[in-house]
Amino acid sequence: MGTTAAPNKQAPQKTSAKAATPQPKTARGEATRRAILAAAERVIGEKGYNDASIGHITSEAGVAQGTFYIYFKTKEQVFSELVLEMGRLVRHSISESTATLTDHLDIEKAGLTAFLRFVRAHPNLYKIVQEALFVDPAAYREYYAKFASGYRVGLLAAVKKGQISEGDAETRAWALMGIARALGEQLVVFTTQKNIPELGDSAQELLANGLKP
Amino acid sequence: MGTTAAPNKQAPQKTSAKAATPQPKTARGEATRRAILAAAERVIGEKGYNDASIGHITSEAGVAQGTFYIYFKTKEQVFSELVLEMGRLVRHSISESTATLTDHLDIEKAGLTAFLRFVRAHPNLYKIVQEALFVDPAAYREYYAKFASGYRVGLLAAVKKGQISEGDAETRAWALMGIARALGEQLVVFTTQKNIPELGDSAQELLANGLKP
DNA sequence: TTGAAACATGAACGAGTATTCATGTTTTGC
DNA sequence: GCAAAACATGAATACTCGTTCATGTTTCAA
Repeated sequence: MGTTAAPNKQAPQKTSAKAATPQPKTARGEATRRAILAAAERVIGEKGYNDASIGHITSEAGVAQGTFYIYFKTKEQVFSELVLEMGRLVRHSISESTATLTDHLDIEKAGLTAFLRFVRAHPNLYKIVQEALFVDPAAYREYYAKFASGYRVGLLAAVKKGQISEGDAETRAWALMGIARALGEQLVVFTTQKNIPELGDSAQELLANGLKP
Repeated sequence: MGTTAAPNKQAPQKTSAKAATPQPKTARGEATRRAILAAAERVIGEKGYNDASIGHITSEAGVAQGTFYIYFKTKEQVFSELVLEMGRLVRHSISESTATLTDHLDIEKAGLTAFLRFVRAHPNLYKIVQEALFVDPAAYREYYAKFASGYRVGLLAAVKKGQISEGDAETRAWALMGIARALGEQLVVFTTQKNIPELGDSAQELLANGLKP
């Protein structure tokens, strides 16, 4: 949605995340850091933040425990970074699959199905965001605020173009976000066997015409 | 919504919750148990499950640590009970405020606003349900499954009465649930100062007519 | 009144774990 | 080739916290 594709080359990090440990200075360091981050994603995604110990993470990454603290100040920090990265990934995935579309209802449907595909492919990342509400509320809020803002921008533009009716963009944005989230949860938490295109169709139908007979 | 008002007199507990500690046998015992449960609600709601220690809970309840284990087998158990109770409370609150209504769109709006009022009044209970995904997934699923089932029943009935158009009831149910959840979260996690009736109006408008011009 | 059951206490146990640190190894710039 | 910087190690530290238990106190039925 209206979200700009985030630059991946890590410039001095402008969003949240306190004083970060200095970036690795060699290729080896960068590889190790990435390995730890990837391991953290798997382990935290599976066991949850609290049951995922540094020991678990480092052994999954194939490094010693102390190595962790060369790259991350605390356990919380690696988690926060995970949440930020995941946010970037979903938004990127969505904006990619809507980039060429012009009709807002098509955009909405494509965005939703892209989101659902992403969620099905990364069920652990989905759980991670949920847990951020407790571990790093700021990151959690940032995640959804960015999402909501993307929706709002798209809605306002579509109203201006006459593609959709007028209405409270803020509430609509949150409602749309809520629909996507709930359907995604249906897929990965309730492990429904629903197929994504059909879900997209049903949702678009509801979104376009509402419930009225 | 379609959910039956749950009996509050604790019959032998039919839902989840493993082998529970026997119910208290005297008035004193019952009062203590209730005090611990209430303290757990406050403490876990504030600090989250993992940072809420038994010590915190019992001292908030004004009893010794050991007393906790007279009434609850484990820390997890008190949490599970909290989630179940909260589910009962919301559903009851919603079904009460929709009981006299007959038009489905009115019911939907009244249910949503009742939910939002409840959430605003119990922001800590809201957080508790979220955390159940990690602490007691079964309770989490039960919570939302019951909600979804209520929605689905209501939708099917309304279609039969010709009050709303036809459409996939399951997906619609999850979408409606998602909307409610997102708007509730907007209130308590993002602490918007929005007023609830206006949110209800906007949402109903969207739900009734959709986005089409 | 009295004995038994229910309830209450808080100190102690044991297991787990985030973080640090002194010591090695590898890579880099020159 | 070599010093210095960067990276890696894993044992040790310094906790926290869930749970148990031996010992009291209160309540209740008869």
